[in-house]
Amino acid sequence: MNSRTPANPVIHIPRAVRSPAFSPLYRQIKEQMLGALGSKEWTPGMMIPSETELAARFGVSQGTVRKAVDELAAENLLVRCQGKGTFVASHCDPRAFYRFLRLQPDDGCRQRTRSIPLSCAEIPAEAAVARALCLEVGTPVILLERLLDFGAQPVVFDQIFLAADVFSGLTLERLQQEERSLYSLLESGFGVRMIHAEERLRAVVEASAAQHLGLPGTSPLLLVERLTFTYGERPVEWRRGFYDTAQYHYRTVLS
Amino acid sequence: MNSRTPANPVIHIPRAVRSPAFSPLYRQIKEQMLGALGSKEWTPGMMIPSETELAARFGVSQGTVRKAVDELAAENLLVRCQGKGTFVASHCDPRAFYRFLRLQPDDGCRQRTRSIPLSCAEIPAEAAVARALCLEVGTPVILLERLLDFGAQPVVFDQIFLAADVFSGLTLERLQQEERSLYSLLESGFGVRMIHAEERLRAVVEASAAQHLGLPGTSPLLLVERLTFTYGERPVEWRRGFYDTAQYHYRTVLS
DNA sequence: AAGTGGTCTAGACCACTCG
DNA sequence: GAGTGGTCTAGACCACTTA
Repeated sequence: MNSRTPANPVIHIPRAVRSPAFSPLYRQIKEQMLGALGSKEWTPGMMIPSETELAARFGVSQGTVRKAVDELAAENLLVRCQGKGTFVASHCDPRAFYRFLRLQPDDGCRQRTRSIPLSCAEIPAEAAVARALCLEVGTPVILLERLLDFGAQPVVFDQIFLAADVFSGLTLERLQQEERSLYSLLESGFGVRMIHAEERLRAVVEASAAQHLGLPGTSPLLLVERLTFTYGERPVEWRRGFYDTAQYHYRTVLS
Repeated sequence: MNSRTPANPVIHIPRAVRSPAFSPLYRQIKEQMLGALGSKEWTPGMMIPSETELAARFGVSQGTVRKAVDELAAENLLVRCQGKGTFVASHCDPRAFYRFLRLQPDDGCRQRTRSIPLSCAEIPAEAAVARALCLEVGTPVILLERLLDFGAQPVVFDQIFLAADVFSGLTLERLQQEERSLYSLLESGFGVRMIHAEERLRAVVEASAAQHLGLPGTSPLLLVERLTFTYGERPVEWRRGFYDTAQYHYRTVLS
C-alpha cells in the first residue's frame, strides 16, 4: 500500500473504522468499475482494459482486480473470454435477447421467440406504476403493449411501462423494425442497459388479457409483474405480463 | 506439484488431455469435498476441517482449497463463519426452515410459517411421479398432503411424493411432532439432505385443491411443481403445490 | 510471438471467535 | 493467545486468441 501512485487513489479503511462501514479493497475496485459502467466510460459490448492495466490504474495487484471482476461477471455485468479479454455484457448479444424470460415449453427448449408490438403511447402514470418507478402519479410514461410467440399461437401478452423522459422518442415503428429484442433496442437506442429485475407471480383470471391470447375469458393466466433496474439500482421499467401456461411453464432453480 | 504426498492424490491433467475433459485442481478438490458430503463423512451442522488442514490433506495450497470452498459456499452447501470455521449447511438451521419457499405477502415479509399435515400414505407411483423420481411406474412412494399457513388462512396445499425405500417409516405422527420443517425432519430423521431444486410454475383451476384452501372451485391457483435433489444430482422428492395468490405472490430475482 | 484470461503457489497480515 | 476465515500481494506457468 505504500509504494503506489494510483490515478484513482484507493483507501483501505483501517481497523478502527471497520465496523460497520468497511469494504475490502476488491469491493472498492468493484465500485469504481461499476462507476465506469454507469457513467458509460465502458459501454455495452466493448472490451474493458486488461487485468494488468486495471491493476496499474487502481494501484492494486492483479489478484485484487480479479476478485472484483469475478463478482461483476457472476452478476452478468461483465463477460470474460479467455485469450480475448473481458467485455461489458450487452442485450444486443444474440444469446441475451430474452435472458430474463423464464417461460419454456413443457418439453424441450424454447426456439425463435418473436415479439409482436401492438401499441405504444404516452399516458399519465397510474398509482401502481408511479410507485414502482418512483415517479409522481400522473407523470408521463410510455405504455407499450405486445404479444410474444414461440412459433405458433401467442403465449404472452405484455403491458410495459417506461419512464417517458428517459425513453422519449420510442415509437411503434421503431419497435416493429427492431429484429433483436426490446432490451437491445432500449440499450442501443437510448443508452439504458437493464441489469437485473425482480418478478412477482400470481395466478389470475383476466378476460381482456385472455382475449389477446385467443383464450376464453375464464382461462387462468400466470400474471408476472416485473420491475427492472439499470445501474445504480434505478428502476426504469415496470411491466405486467400475462402468460398462457397450458403448454408452457415458468421455470426457476432453487439453491 | 512435485513435492506433495497427499492422502488422496490429485492429478492435474496435463495439456494434451485438456480438451474436452479437463477440470482445474480446485474443481477436483471440490469434487472430493462433495464426496465427503455425499458419503456422510461430513454431516449437516458439523464443522469441516480448517482450510490449512484441507490443504495438507489434499496436498494443495490453501488458496486452491479456498477456491473450492468458495464455490461450495456459493451453492449453499457450506456456510463460512469468520473466526469460527466452515460448517455443513443444514435445514435444521432455523434460518433455513423454509429456504425453498418463494411465497411472500404482498406487503412485508413472511412471518411464522406453519405446516399442517393432513395425510401420509404409501401408494404406487403414477407415471408423472415415477418419471420425475426415476422410478418404475408402480414403485411404492409416500404421498404426504399438507397445508401451509402464515398466521391466518391456509395459503398452500401441497402434495409431496417421496421414494418409499428412502423414507420408509415416515408417519403422520412424526410429521405432526416436527416443529421445524419437513426438510429438517427428512435430514435429521433419514439422513437425506435436500440441496437444490427446480420449479415449474403455471396457473390452473383445480376445484379439489381450492377446496382445501377454502376457496371457490373456480379460483385460479398458482401450481408449483418441484423436483428436489440430494447429493449426486439424485432426485428424491417431487411435489405439487397449489398456492392461493390473492394476497401473496411468488417472488424471483433475475440477473 | 504477443497479449489475454485461468490456475496455482507461498507468504504476509488482518479481523473475528473462543477459552 | 491460539485458531479460524478474510484480504492482499508477487510471481510463476498455462491455455486460448489473434495476427
